[in-house]
Amino acid sequence: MDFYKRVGIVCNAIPEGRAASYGQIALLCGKPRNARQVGYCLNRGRAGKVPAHRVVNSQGYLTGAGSFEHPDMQRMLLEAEGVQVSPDMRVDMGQFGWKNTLEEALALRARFEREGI
DNA sequence: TTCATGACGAGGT
DNA sequence: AACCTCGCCATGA
Repeated sequence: MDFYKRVGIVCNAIPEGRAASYGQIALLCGKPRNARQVGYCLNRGRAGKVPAHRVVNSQGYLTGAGSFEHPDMQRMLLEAEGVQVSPDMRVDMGQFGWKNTLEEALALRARFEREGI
């Protein structure tokens, strides 16, 4: 299984105006314990072209902000699509978090299977 | 091959 | 709330 390709696909499935956590991405990729690798691959651009600004930690903090061109880039991108970011660089996951439906998860699993990823 | 390093996360104090 | 400690695991030196 190509974990990084999966991360790319999952990230591109995050709806505009929503945020997902590293652990959530890892889970959808079929590797629930690889949250750190999600951060690693986004940092190194190994997931391809993805909306990396929509990925935050489980508490909603923009822990990856420092890895963007400008430290405030992630915040700008999120607010530009309607996601409020508090002064302490945090997103309210209850309000803006991406809620996955079971069929959504199954569809991703099926796709990975079909495409041999 | 061993070792340190994280865009992590859950639990405990 | 603010810390701290562990467990986690793919990299890269």
